[in-house]
Amino acid sequence: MTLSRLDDYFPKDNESVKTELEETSGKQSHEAKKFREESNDLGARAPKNLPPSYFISATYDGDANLACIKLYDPRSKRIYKWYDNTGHKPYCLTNLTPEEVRKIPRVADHPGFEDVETVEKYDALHDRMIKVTKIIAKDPLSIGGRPRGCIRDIIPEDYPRIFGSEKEPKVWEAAIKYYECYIYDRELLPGMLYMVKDGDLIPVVDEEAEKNIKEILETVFKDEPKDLLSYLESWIRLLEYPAADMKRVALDIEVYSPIATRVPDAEEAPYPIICASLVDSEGKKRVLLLRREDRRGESEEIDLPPNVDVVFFNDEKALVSEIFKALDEYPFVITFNGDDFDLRYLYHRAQKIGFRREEIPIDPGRRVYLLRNGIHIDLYKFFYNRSIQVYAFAQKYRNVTLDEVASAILGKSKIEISKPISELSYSELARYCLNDAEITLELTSYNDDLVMKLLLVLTRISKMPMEDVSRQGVSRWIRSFMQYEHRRKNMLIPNQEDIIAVKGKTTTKAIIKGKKYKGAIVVHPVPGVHFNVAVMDFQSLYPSIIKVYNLGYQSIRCPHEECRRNIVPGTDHWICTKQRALESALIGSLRDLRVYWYKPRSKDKSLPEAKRNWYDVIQRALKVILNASYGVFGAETFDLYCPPVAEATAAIGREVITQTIRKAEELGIQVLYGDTDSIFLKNPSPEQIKMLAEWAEKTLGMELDVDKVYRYAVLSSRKKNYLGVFEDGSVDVKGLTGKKRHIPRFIKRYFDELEKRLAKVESPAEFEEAKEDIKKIVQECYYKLKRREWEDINDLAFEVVLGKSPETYTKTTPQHVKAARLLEKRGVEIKAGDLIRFVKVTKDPYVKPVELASDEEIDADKYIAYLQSTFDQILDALGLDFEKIIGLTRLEQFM
DNA sequence: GCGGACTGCTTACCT
DNA sequence: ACAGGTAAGCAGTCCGCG
Repeated sequence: MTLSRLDDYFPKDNESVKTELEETSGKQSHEAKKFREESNDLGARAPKNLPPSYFISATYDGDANLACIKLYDPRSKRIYKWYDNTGHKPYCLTNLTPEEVRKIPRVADHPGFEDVETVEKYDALHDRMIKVTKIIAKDPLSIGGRPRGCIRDIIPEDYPRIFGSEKEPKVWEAAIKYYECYIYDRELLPGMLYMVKDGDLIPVVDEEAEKNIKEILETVFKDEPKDLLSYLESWIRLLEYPAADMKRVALDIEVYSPIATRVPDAEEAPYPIICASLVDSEGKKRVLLLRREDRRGESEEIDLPPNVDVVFFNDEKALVSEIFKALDEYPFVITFNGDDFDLRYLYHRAQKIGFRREEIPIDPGRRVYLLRNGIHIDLYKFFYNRSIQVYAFAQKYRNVTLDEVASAILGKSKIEISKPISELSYSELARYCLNDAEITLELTSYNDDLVMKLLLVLTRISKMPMEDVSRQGVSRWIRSFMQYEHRRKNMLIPNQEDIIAVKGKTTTKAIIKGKKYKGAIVVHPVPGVHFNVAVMDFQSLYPSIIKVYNLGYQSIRCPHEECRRNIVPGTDHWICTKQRALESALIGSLRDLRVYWYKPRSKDKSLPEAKRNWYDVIQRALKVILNASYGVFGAETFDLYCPPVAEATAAIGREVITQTIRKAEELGIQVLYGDTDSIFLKNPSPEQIKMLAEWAEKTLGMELDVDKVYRYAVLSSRKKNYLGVFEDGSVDVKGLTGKKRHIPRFIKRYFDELEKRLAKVESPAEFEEAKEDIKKIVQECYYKLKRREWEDINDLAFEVVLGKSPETYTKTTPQHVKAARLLEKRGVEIKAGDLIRFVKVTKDPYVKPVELASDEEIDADKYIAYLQSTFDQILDALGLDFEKIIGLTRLEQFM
């Protein structure tokens, strides 16, 4: 279901629009057909007129030497390629004069050199307009991208030799990919609707949506700072325009392998593709099987439901051709790890068995394998993205494997097979392969196409092609929309070293060794059981600070003398009072949009479900971006890296929380705990809460809301370690060892018991009884361990992820690495990211992979010690003592 | 040569 | 390739100890 279909866009009663559209689509199919017949490139070039279609992707087409836009027409459900017809050229900028550029022979005589011209740009680092020289090239690779002899490298190499050290030669904006440059310069909006009219690409305006946007701005955002309104408007437009219904097919291939445990190398592609499954979003399912010598005489009756189309091929080439047909026809192709395996293997295998390159619809890259016509989304890359994992899917899965992601999100898993792929019967192979394609597709279709919509929304916000959005991290998304904004405002995009040279680094001292600056405050908790605890927090504290305090690389330590008094407390940085920084405007407006519009709308029960769902997608996408928006300034890998901005943000955050705590105490509220942007209040009255919130709004300009209310909270003496029971009896556990995923299931089960028991406590009076039950729980666990009464040794396994490959641990050898090495000795291949499951044993290296251990070897006392430290976190807050509880048990044993 | 105090490494988690 | 802060366990080192 989509939020709004194109038919809603061009209502049936609007005759003029309808006629025009029918005309164009009629023309379109004819022209498209002609194009296909004439071209050896099977993809369709956009006809002279194309009805409203979604801008999904942009590339540079090396053959045509043009920027190429991929448009998805939701009516014909096809991708059309539109090639630039504006004469846009690749370029970079330099501080050399045009004359100087021309005097560098390797530039002036460069085969890709076209021209130089002088342009004016706003230099935000110095708050002035500057003249720079634009070096225009015939093709993007001449600017940069080749290993040697690019214009951007030649200038710093040759300038000193020719002109001496008169000035330091600089090159700007030379590392921006050409298609990004094209998007920015033409102010195109990826993910939005465009049509082709008389060969030109023009945006589609939706009157209905436009009216809506005006209204939202005038009502919800009437009190916004005036200079943010234009930003808000652009964001709202991107987010309120309807979503596409994206027709897609999931592809999975299986490959023959003579060695059971080895997956064949995808570049060598030495063995045949023996099975492929194609499952599309319209219910069509196909399994393609290769008839093989090694299975001669076997039944070809395939045990699959009747709606699955099973086809046998005598010839691998015919099978691959069939896959290629699908890759060519479907607008979106979904794989799980297709960049590294499926498409990579297909591409190389096809060449090996005699396909000509132009017959292969795959566009090979070093790390990515894209499609010549369609859009390849590799879900592995998307789900691997940390931000997506944490903020969009709440850390539901840990290892990024199809099996684990699908079980966590869909509750479905891969079919377990007991033999190697090559030994499966046709029927088993078909079922296995089909299942993979089915769950791969379902990962994009569950929850009303959440993943596809998330991709579309992120495409729009980031201003990036969808393929890039799905493969790159959040810092690239942020970089992209910031670069876009620079170009839109005719601002020079500074190099990282320019920013550092002007703004410097950090001045505060981090608490953690090796960190660059001081971070947030964590308040010492008041240990114990506290009834009626309200947790208040600042909504998106850091983005709020960036907005309210006008933070950005241009505003921190700005060049104006008169701003120097505007000091950030706890630092010697000052902030500009004259001009809004780009980052402040972009992040601030996104923040307000989420807080005032999308988050409330996503919870508004009066809205139809489909609409609410769409708002929830947007709200989640904004959350992902906002959560990273402060961190990027402190990340050296970010192009607009500006440590003072990150440092100032954290410093203001400390000031905000400190003042808030002081105010709460002034109001007579006891503050039990606080971390970064939150404070835990003991039994506050509604009036106290109201006063505190109003104070925050008035004096800090930031919203402080009640985030959650606990019936009671159990605070240990440790920071980032507590347990809260909500009014409805659900339990919120933070940081406690009993909840950590690496601990043995055996101990975790007892911890869960304790949690369940605590959930039942309604009043202080009921605590005494609960304590007795808790003692029993601890006793039972102790007793079972002492008597070695576990059912399954697997329940005793610690499960720890290997952060890097085993041989790279040189400084120390942690236990999980010891276990990993024992596995390696047995010939098991171990790599970074693998989950190592080990138990503690009594004999030398004191650990063993659980697969290799037996019950008798277990060191029960180590487990008891671990049990104690796990439960101590809660027991001390309850006034209980592990030793005493166990002492009782020891006595009981004698009775 | 042994053991306790200490530091550093590593992982998992919180905001 | 977003940040810093905290907890915990273990590995390794240093130093005192007749």
